[in-house]
Amino acid sequence: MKGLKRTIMNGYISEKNIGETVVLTGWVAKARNLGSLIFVDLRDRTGIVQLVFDSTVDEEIFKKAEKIRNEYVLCVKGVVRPRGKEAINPKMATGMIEVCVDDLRILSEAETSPIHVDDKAVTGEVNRLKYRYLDLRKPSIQKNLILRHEVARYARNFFADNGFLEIETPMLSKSTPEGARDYLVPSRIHHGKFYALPQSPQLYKQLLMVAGFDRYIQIVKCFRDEDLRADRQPEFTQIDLEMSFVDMDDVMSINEEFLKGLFKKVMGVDVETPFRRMSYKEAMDKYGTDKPDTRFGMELKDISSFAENCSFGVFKDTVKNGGCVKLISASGAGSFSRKEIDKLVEFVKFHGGKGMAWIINGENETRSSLGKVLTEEEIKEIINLAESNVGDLVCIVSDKCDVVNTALGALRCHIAEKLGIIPDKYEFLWVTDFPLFEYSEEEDRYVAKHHPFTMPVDEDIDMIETNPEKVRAKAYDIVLNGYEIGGGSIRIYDNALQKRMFKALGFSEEDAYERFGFLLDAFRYGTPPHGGMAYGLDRLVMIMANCDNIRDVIAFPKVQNASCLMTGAPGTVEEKQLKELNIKIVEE
RNA sequence: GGCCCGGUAGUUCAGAUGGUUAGAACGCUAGCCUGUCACGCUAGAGGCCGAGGGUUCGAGUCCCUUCCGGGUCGCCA
Repeated sequence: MKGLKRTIMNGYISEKNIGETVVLTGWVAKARNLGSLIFVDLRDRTGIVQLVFDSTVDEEIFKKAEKIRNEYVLCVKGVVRPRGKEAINPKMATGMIEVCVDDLRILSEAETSPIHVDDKAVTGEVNRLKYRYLDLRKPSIQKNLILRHEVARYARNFFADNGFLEIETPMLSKSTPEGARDYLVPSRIHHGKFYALPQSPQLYKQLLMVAGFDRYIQIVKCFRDEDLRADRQPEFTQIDLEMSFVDMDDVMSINEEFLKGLFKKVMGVDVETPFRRMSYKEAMDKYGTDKPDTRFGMELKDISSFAENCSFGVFKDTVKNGGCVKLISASGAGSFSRKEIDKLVEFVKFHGGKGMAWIINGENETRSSLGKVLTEEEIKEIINLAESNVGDLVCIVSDKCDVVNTALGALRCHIAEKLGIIPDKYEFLWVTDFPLFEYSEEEDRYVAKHHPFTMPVDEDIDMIETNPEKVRAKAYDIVLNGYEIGGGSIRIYDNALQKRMFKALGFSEEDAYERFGFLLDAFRYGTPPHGGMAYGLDRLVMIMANCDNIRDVIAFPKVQNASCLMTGAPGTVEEKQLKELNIKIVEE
């Protein structure tokens, strides 16, 4: 840097350094020119420090400093000195001191930035992502990525300390049926054949168990070609692990220890272990989702058996046709205005419901959208069933059960947020007893709810052929504040059982061998019982960083249509490249 | 694929019922200013109102199409 070497980073300077000559580098966050005195806020990833250029101290350097603009890259030499009493800035971490510059090197000039590099400035998503390298200069985003680094580092250390080996698995893999849509990579050497990028290293890690590595961990990119969401990207990172000679409790307890330690170390937060456990059924019944936010109550209540016999035709018919009627009682929401309630109705419609009935359990009177279709006694009965208190708003949705659950589950969180009753804490929850299978209307067959290698609960095994929807899986999801941050299962390690599983999923023996022959073969040569899980690192960090969008914890994320605004990916390729791959683009 | 929201100076936004020359703040440029830290003051530059078509004497505003971005349902073993 033209003869100077950095001696300290900006955020690390404190009163302890007073009197020292330091060499600093960084970007200009802000320059304030007062005429014959210039202040420059110099930023690097550790923080911001104020530089002072004084025309009476060195006119030549001052002249040079007048040229300084935002985002210039500087290297300066100067003396750390205390600020005068009046000049102390309590809002700044380094606000007690400043650096009086006696040597200035402008290492790089900068054009006017298309985004304002400042956490206080609001920037549109498009520009943030198009100029991601500038957005990433913001302290808040840097903080998120540093947090992400700390989480990954803790995970590596923790699992290594517990006997897990970090082993890499291939990115160029084989497409398998079931699950998400694959990202495909055409093979140049094998015409007409494709690699698939891994949706997860699932089979490889099981084979590592067969190989005897006993415990495996990998922090690894996974790819799923599905539509994006606020908490979903097409490429994302898993903390992936697998253990031999274990059952569910072994996997769950070491992961509780991991999460407890992680939150203590990285966040300074104590979390209680063991975590609460809840069956899938209970989660769906009471919260309408398999990833409930249990930090507050307002649970769903099923009033279908009341509704079936009430005087309101819509309710009656819904239940008769196999649907259900459920409600939540929102304490304190009885004071909502008509307009606010109408908004809740819109919210329910937005989430798939046809509508929402409501009852205000007021102090003096009860008002309800059902006043004309139900008797007073019936409305009272609903209030009773809801265990509603005076001042509550009872919200009722009737529809097909999954629609009711989706809509009321979302409404429950929406109202809680509106009422501000969600405590600021971290509440972990295991969701267990998932069904092994799920019926797919689209494919007209059963599909694996988790994946086809999941072990059924022992006593349910014999229902695989006879009563598949009753079979429970040895699977578990770890849920944090309403987000699924990870999940896993105990795996099938018996060849015969794995074959039964494939058969139940509708694969012919040939299909199964074509797709998973290597796994079935491997199981013939001595397989330890094994199981594991995988965390969505991005989602976990998102929650820890208190963000509501996964893009804020990923350095270079993609937008909703899976493209990258910065690089322009995906892009076209040369005709020559296509020819080598024997690929022709068909115009639509 | 469905539904909802948005696209106006470099940036973030305002532009009722269609009506002169499209505004503000920040940023930018120039000048003044020795204790600022959202520095202050003065002056100035800066616009294909996402694109295309239509209605109209007249469109940023109304209609249609399309592109882009966000949220969500489907989808995500």
